[in-house]
Amino acid sequence: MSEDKFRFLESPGVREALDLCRWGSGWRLMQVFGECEVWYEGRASSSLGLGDRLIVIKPDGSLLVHQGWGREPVNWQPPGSKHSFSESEGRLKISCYRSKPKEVLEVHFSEVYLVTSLLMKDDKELVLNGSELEYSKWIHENPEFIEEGFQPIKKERETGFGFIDVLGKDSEGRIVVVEVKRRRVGPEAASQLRRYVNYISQTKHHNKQEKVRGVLVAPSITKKAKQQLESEGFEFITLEPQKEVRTTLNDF
Amino acid sequence: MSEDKFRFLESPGVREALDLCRWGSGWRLMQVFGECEVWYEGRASSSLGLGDRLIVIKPDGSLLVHQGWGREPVNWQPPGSKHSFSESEGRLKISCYRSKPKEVLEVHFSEVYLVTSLLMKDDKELVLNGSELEYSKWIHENPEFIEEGFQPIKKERETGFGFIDVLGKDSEGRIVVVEVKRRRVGPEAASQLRRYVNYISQTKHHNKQEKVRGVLVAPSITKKAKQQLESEGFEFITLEPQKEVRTTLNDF
DNA sequence: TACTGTATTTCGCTA
DNA sequence: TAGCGAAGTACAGTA
Repeated sequence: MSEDKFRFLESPGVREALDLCRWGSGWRLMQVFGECEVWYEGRASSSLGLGDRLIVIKPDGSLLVHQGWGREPVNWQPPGSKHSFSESEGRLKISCYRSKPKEVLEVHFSEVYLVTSLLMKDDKELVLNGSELEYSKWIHENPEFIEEGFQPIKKERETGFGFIDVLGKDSEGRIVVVEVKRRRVGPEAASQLRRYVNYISQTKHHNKQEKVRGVLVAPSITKKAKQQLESEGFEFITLEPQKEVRTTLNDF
Repeated sequence: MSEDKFRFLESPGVREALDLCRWGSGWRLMQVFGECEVWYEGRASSSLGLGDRLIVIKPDGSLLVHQGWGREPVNWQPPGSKHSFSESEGRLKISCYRSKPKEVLEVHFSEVYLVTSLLMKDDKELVLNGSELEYSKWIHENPEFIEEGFQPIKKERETGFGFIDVLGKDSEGRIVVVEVKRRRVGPEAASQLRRYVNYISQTKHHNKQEKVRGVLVAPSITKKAKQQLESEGFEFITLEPQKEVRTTLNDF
């Protein structure tokens, strides 16, 4: 009986709307479609004048305020937030609170068109392929892609300073820091590589005489980033994005 | 007649669902709640097994696939995407395509519980306060906050290289690059500051003899970032976050 | 259109 | 819990 997949109210009175919201809140996904104003105060502050919006409240506490455009909610509250439904001057009011950081969001409805309550059964999680981690793993398994004689140093990604995608030695025994990016890279990637190379140069694995090499691997690179990279004496290797990089991540 | 605020279908057949989706698509916000599988292929690739999901398709082409938890959609397609609704083996199928970059998303329903069509009238845009830009403007207007005698260089934020929050001169005429952050900063902020200082050092406004100063302004800073900052010879200034930074952005 | 930097980023992982 | 960096980041602004 209470396990129906959905319930809804068309143009409900405030009392009805409140009842359904309070009944479903915390275990069902609730939606309120109506004309409303929205205020937010916390890490920043914002206000949004009267207009039609779709409010989504998930069982985990997430709250989304969607306008009719854009991928992003115009306002939101992350998972773990607490919300309450109340009547204020004959209008439905939704308040949403979060303690760390302290944030408050309020939605005041001038009109409620539709309230929906959905029961969502879902035990599946997304399987994502082609992430940066997979590219790194692929290079570990195909070190010749970097160059003839390149040898990754096993289990050395974590330096206590940051995560170097691939650390290895070239055929002449020089340390090589490899930074892998899945997408076209800009100047920040060159800076990141420099930080890693500097760190490696100043710490372990270093014969003070020898220069540590830095290699950036990505599908492409912007002009500015290329300049910066070359001025640092680092190298760029093109990685075709369509290259088959489909591996399992379990043992990496 | 066709201007009703909402329409919906409860547990519709594929044909009914298709009709409503095609009717509302492109001008109304469409929602399909049902049990489905989702596949994505594009910048990466992913698959999501059978489960209850809420699909939202906005008039601008955005498509969101929401599970019952999390702020983020588990899958999505950005504004500008094209979508089509079809029947495949007696099931509702939603396809969503984007050309640049080339991305495809498909949703196959094993069951459709509820289809909703919403008409959203909304001409309001969010008014956001307390952004980083406002902090920068505040420093422009209150240069003494940096130090006695500090003078911003008017209209010099844009250097052709990047956007420096505040560029100025100290009482001794040295160039000062100020980077402002609204939140606690980590190492990446120090790196960013270094990039700016390097750039300024190597280009205009520079008396080659003099060192360009770098100042990071933020509510607080992590330990690693502090170390990095000091090793670069840069400075940190604490900006109380509760400081009243409420300015208009019109003439900045 | 491409590039750059911000974000109420969110999210996940690690110390 | 804080710190750190990735993300199919999205988004806005500028050249």
